[in-house]
Amino acid sequence: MVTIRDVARAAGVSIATASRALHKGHLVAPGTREGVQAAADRLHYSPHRGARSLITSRTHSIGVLLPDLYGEFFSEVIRGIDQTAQGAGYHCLLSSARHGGPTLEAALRSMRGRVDGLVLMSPEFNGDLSKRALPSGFPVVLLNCPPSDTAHDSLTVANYEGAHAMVRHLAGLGHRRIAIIKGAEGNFDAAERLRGYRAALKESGLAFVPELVMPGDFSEAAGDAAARALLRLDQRPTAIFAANDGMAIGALYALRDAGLRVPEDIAIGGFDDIPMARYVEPALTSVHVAISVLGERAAARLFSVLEHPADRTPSRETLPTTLVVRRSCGSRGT
Amino acid sequence: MVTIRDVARAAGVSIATASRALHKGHLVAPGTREGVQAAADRLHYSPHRGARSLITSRTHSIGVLLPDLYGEFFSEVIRGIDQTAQGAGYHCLLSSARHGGPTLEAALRSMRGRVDGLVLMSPEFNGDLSKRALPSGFPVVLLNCPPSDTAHDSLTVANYEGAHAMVRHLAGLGHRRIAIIKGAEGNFDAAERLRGYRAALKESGLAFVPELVMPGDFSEAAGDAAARALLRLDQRPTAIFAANDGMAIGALYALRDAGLRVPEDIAIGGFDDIPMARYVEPALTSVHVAISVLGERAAARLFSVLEHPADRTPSRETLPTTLVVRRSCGSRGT
DNA sequence: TTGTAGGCGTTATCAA
DNA sequence: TTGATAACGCCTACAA
Repeated sequence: MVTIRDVARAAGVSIATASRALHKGHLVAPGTREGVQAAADRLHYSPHRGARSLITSRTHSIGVLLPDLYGEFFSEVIRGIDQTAQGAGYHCLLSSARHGGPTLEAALRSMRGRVDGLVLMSPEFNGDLSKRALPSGFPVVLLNCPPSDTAHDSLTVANYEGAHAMVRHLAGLGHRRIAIIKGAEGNFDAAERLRGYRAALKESGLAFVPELVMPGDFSEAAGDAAARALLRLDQRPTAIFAANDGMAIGALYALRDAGLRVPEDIAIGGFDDIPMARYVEPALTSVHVAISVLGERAAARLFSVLEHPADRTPSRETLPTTLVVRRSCGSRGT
Repeated sequence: MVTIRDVARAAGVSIATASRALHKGHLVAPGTREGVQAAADRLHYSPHRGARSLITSRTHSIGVLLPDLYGEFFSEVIRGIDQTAQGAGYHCLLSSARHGGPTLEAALRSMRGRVDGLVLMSPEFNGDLSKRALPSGFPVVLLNCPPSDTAHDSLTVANYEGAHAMVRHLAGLGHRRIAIIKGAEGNFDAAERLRGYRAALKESGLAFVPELVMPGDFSEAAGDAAARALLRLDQRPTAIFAANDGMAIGALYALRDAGLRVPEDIAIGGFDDIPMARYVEPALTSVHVAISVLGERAAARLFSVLEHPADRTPSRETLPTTLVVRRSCGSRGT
């Protein structure tokens, strides 16, 4: 491994001079700079970022901690974060904590000294855990986290409003038995979407029917299973609101498999509007979330925290959602 | 930031003793260890990984360099890599080089001293560039790269065989005008899949018809556009082989939009068998690639290189593909 | 069993 | 304009 020492020796200068020559904006004789530059090129020198960060205490990378890595939602979030990070000259150190529990704490520890800040997405309800694990004063942006933690900047999606709009729309189409396939237990987004569902039912003068509430976990398989269970009901629903698109697509699959037509026999709506939503058949009505923008925004906010570490009052931003009507819910959609 | 110095002071021992006490397997008096441990816990100490790696010259993280981050393919690859990495106690430093060109070299430089090795996916044809940019002796595993580089371990998908099987299958169903929507220009996977297409045509006694070869870039939009172009042909194809599922799904969308039925009017086959493939309507016949396994395997191989840095002869492994027949191609499929 | 001291590769602070 | 030299936080001979 070629170090700056080798470069300095090859150029016939001291280490200090070599270091200065390699950075612009320092006082170095033009000739010296050229010589050092040439030596560096010849030796294919590139600085050891770890060593550099030890003294500058800036790593130029951020940690990205996600609950899982499966599916288009996370993939889009990562894409947004990475895009912004790359634009700012940062790298992303990835970590998924799909096992839950102590992993968050462990993941945080293992990132100490490797990242300048953190984008943490953990929609689980154990808010105090994160507070305990998070080094106070460490720049963190929370993504889709319950609002319990007010010590950090956070970003959320308008879950309640989105779900509300979706269910209102379904009710407006005349549906009176509207089922919901819930998101994962203990998940903040899931809880908010359920809350929106209940509120919209009420406003529409519809009763909340427990048997129309199916458990789920955001996976296609869960949507599939939930839809099959709904079909076994004595009184089937005429519309299904799945708490995310993955489950909606799973449900679509199950209904088709059962020989039912969507939306003629049963209408379906999803949430997130993942890229795939418009391509399934029938195209999926969904609550649009600018997923990659969510990632971009989170990264941008983190960088702003990194720039101004002090006297910032933590902000909580909610990304708006919009209802996207397509064919799967039966009204005139694309 | 609490350092080991603080812990040592709090425990009333020297830095060296503190360091030893925090690692197991060192000779430390039981009482001392407890005291240090207690102090560390109390102070919420966690070691600065950057500083540690400076002396151990192991960062316990690997670089993951991908051409892009969009779509389920990359997302699944990342998932596979991360899973294996996490199991081995490693982190993933992510970087996408969607701008091409000098970025690869820059990305590599920026990772120097931050990663122990690299998983590099770059199916573009400029093989010599990577050879120039890659520090010789640096552990690298190549993913889906052209075979030009024999200095590094590499992993590929059986592109040729998969495409071949798909087209043979279509021909076997009686199709005589089989179109292809190609992958990105200058892409190795794309070229191999085209080669498989041509070979299968030949073996099936079918002529290679240039007008049935549409350009593409692996995106849904490209598949959509290509399908529309094919429909404008005087003699339409009766089957379309898209070089990946994203384009196949885009094509599906276009055909539906044009009022055609799949597979009755036109059959469609894709490649990759992304998770979504089975959920579209009609379910997509595709060439199955164990995408996340590809990532897992790449990571595993990299770790094996990290374990045995010397005297390893670079291996080139090809991941097999299998044809998955579903309804979109017209034969009895799921 | 513990402490002292040197060094990993860089950058930053001082004199010269 | 340049060169010693001291950090940064940690680990590890070596000595005590």
